[in-house]
Amino acid sequence: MNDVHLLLGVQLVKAYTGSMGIAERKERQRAELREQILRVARDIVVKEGFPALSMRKLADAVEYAPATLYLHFENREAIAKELCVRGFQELLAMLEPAAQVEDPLERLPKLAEAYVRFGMEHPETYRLIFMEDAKLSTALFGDHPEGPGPRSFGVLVQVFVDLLSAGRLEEGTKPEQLAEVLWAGVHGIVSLRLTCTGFPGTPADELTQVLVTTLVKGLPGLKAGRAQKKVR
Amino acid sequence: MNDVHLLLGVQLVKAYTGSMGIAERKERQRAELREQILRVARDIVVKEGFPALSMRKLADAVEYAPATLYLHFENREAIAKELCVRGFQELLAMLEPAAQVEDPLERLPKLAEAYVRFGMEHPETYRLIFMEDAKLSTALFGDHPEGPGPRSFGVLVQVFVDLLSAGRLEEGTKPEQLAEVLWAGVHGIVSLRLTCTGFPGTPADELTQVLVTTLVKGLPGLKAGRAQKKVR
DNA sequence: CGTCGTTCATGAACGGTGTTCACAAACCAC
DNA sequence: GTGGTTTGTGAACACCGTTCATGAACGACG
Repeated sequence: MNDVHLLLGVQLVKAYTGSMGIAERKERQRAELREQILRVARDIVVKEGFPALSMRKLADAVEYAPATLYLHFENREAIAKELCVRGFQELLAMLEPAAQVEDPLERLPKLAEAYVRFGMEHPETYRLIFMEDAKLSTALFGDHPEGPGPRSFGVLVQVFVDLLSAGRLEEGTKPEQLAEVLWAGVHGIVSLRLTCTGFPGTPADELTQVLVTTLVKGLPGLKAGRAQKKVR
Repeated sequence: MNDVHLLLGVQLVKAYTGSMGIAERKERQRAELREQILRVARDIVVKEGFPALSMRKLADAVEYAPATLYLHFENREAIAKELCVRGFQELLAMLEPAAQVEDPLERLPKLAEAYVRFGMEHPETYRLIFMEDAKLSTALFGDHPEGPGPRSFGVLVQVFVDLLSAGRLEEGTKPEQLAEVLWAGVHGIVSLRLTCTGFPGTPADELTQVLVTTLVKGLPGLKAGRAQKKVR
């Protein structure tokens, strides 16, 4: 490789790579600007929320004219979509450690806790991914089946697949359905906390525990007794 | 021109109520216009979603100048807030029949089903209430403690209060926590269906059933056995 | 070295948004 | 009819996302 990332070095390379070196540099600079735009955009979203991300403000922040942004992204939504993908990758990364716990029944609460924690620690990112625009989240699952979306969901499914294949769940149980229920549960917790901020409510982590233990063991000490005379 | 806006019976009333009748009429007309604005706004939201509700479009639809809207509402958000309250009242109304089932264990699935059905049948209204802006949903719970928000939540709490007071739940169980978990579950189901439209997913009503039975009875046929040798 | 063609960046504009405000018209009381 | 209050409005302001012709920089080539 070339020693220095200077213009000089590039032209030396060009001496024997032909015009390829200079094209490389231009490509690298292009990618770098694209990356910078995304970095700044992320900052704005995290700090002020997605609705506050305007093309003009973003252009100002990266010190380019607004029109320049359109040389690197088709439109504002394209930027949002990219931020979504990256946010979802962060979420997946947060799930990963929990996903490696061996016993599925230990793994389950850890996954749930990690999921909720991500939502509470990155509220604006979470909002962007799941609550801002249907087109964004839809793209995460519909576009390519091996993106972070389906992969994260797969992690949840795996819990129940493992339980099932170890003979610890009733046969015929559908792991995907249980995973969906779990997902709905944790998403519900995060999502309600993020929108209905005025609600009294149990702290999110405590609520997550209740959710998981209830899903696993059912209502605590439930007596199935038939309806006696009305008590209300 | 003005005979369009004129209401016939009013002048008769004025004949013996003196100047009070005319003030009444004006007040009524004022309220009527306010109501019409809200009606039209609701139509737009239901048909095209809340982001498509612009003051200019709304003004056009009610055949007034945009500035006129500000004589009846402080701003766009005030309109949204009012639509939220009314939407939530609809939701509460949908819960009401289910809420009157006597046996709490029968009531629970019916409530869940009604909640989810509302979300699926009025997606844009549901979005507006719970997913559009934190300030909106927050206001529903924080502003006045006897609005449809807290009341709806109360209906969910009642299920577990009834179970508890009938001695069918372990003592020390907190009904509010269970209600929150249930709420998070159904909200999660609706909310995921509304945003991640591309997701394969079980139909919402079926998923609701799985959620409820799992919350009540726990994982189907779960064997608590300790982790055997890894199967993965 | 100069010229040419491509790439990159931009200012200005278009049509949209929420909101405000000075002004005018309608209306009722006197 | 006159005055005062209510009701309605057009025009403006400051934003927004997006487009497009114009211009500048730059590498390739003669």
